[in-house]
Amino acid sequence: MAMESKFEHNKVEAKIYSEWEKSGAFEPRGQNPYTILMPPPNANASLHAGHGMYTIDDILARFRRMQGYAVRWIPGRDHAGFETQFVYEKNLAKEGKSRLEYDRQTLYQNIAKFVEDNSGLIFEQFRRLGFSADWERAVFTLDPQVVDMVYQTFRRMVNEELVYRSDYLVNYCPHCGTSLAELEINHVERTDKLYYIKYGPLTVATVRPETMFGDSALSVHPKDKRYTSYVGSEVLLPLTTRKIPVIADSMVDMKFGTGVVKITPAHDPNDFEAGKRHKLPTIRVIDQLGRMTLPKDVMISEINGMKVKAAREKTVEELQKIGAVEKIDEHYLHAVTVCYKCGRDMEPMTVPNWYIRVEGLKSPVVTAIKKKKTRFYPQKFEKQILEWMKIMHDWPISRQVVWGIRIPAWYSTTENLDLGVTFLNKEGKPVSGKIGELLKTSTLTEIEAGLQTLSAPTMAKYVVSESKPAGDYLQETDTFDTWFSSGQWPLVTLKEDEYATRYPTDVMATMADILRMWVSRMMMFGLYVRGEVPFKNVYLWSTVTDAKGQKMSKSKGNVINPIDLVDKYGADAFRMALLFGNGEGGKVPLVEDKVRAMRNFANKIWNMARFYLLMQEGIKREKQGVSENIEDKKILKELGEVEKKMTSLLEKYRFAEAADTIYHFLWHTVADEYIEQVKKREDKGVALNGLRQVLLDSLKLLHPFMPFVTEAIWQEINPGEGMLIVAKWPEVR
RNA sequence: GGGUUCGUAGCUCAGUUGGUUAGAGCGCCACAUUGACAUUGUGGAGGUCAGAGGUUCGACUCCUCUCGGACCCACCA
Repeated sequence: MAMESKFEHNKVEAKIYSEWEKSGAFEPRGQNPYTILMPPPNANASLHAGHGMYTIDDILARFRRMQGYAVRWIPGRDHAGFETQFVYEKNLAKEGKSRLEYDRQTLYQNIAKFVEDNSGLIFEQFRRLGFSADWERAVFTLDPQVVDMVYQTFRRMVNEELVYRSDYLVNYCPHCGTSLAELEINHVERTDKLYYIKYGPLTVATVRPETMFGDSALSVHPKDKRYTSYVGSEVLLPLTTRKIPVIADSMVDMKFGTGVVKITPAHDPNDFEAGKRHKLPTIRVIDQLGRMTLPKDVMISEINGMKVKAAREKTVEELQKIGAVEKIDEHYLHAVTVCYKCGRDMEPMTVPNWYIRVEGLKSPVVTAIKKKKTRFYPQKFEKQILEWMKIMHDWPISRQVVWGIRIPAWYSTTENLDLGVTFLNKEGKPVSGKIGELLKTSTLTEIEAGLQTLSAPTMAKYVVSESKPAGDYLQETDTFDTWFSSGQWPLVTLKEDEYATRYPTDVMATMADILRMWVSRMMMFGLYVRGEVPFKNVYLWSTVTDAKGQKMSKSKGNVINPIDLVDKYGADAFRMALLFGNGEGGKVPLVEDKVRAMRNFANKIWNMARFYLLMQEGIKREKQGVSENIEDKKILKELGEVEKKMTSLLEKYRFAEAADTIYHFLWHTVADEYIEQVKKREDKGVALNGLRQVLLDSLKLLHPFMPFVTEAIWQEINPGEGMLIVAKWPEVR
């Protein structure tokens, strides 16, 4: 069958891919293991341009496979707790429903179904890109063995006293009744009133006077001479009978306002940190419904129970009565955080959370990196992760979301009467209160069946158990932070007998912006659980952007769907375009022109093969040994150099330069020079031999980058022979 | 404010131990082309490698400063 004059990717890609899968070409063969774990994409996600960079994994897998390694590239899916629940709730909202209508179990099952319905698509899309992973080995982060591992690790950490509970300041939306992650917060600029309030001799500027009842201190800058004499003294908190200390902290900006700051640890992120530093009490004055709950020392009792805004007005009014308002700046422009859903102000407040102590977990990571147990490419990332390990603080691992692995801690309802509980009663109506009170009107079984959320005081007693302990217990409703489970990815993806030979894995290639969130955690867990780093090499890439270097986002309308480009230009062109000319660690602009150029390249080599085959039809190839022709000698020498260079570049993770090398060799040396010279040769039989060797070897070198077109050409030249089974990476001496 | 990083052709970017005329893709100009390929070929225009200073026999490459971006973190009560 004669080759067509164009490489028609649409006609061959699907066929080639199914041949690969059927022939077991991705199965590990050979002795020496080589292992790559795929960073698990969100289970319900569909392919975006960034996933295209998994091409890096595929290049390594194919390269090492051709070199004779027993390659395993294990894929997976992440349940992506918060983000998935966020997407799910958006869908619910379209139907006019809210998560608050469901008990916890039902909600979980609904989300599970939602994820299942939307799952699977991304692996199909990965196949379109030619990825040669072990699909049947795919792991989902909610699979039983993952949950087991997470429980085991957690239990061990509890036993070793690495786990503690503490209040953590979260962004809470009283209207929506939930705490929100950074993802869900909008920052808006707004003009508000800035009140100057006299606390005895000192004046404080604030936009939130109503939170003053939760003040634990006033703070000034240590170098601020105006106030030095006040540091260490106490002032009376207006409208109360309480005295608070004046402290010095360098976080204070001397130039802002009066240079005196009120410290309200329960309702401000900065103050929360300052409160920790100075061991100040955390006094909550706003509850989760956004109403004031004042301590007894407050003299204006009407404010108790008021909503925040009303409380602010009332507070100012009362302050004015006693002459404590020095002035009001009506036009203070500042940034406020608002709920992405309802647009209302976020209320920072403290909620009990689970933490792990990281101090002891960090140092093995630092040591391992310094000893080069794990190497980073590009190297600058080593500096970044070491810097991060320095400043990393204790990690809050609990999230107030349903979709995730539920923390296996149980509270006795007879010993912890002050457990806060919200559940749907038999009529489906939400009921909130302390468990001690609720049990007077409802049974524990009813409460457990309708349970929505539970909030245990930080001092509550608990037991860790995978199943319900005997007696009256309720399980924690918080789930683990997604990174707590995905951080153990290298500990759950291999089979038990593989750990001896495949751990540490060879390479982890992922996006640079999760170096801290994910890579550092995997190293921590790997060293903690197995005493060894989880991977020997880390390769990091930056965000895939549009042609102008802008991040892709729906709001900008610059999102490129990779599959559209694959349809139009072929998977090979798409893959090659992501690598070609893009330096390591830099941004990866996805430019359609470049994809087209790479499609042209695929077509170019297709036609080089076509030229060879057409020439072969008329002439017999000489089955002779070494050619004496000077052009043959020259090209073979150059081929040898290219083979050496490609091998070395791929071993050093220099993909862009490798892509460039093979591109130029094929197009500008083989096609432009060697083939043109072959046309003029008298000894065509000999020339054909040289051309064949150059072509076949070049196909091998290009194959990791452009698997489909190289396979298609290979089969044209060697009918009935699968390239993946036959082709070996050229030996380099 | 802290940290990281970048500023090279019209655009997007390569240029890893400092060493002859600084490269690619796309775009542009001229010409060619009916026996691999117009998804082509040949040739060409286009850069004081952000600026200043320093180290060196020699700097796009190393150091310092200035100007101008990017990102991450912390963010003005």
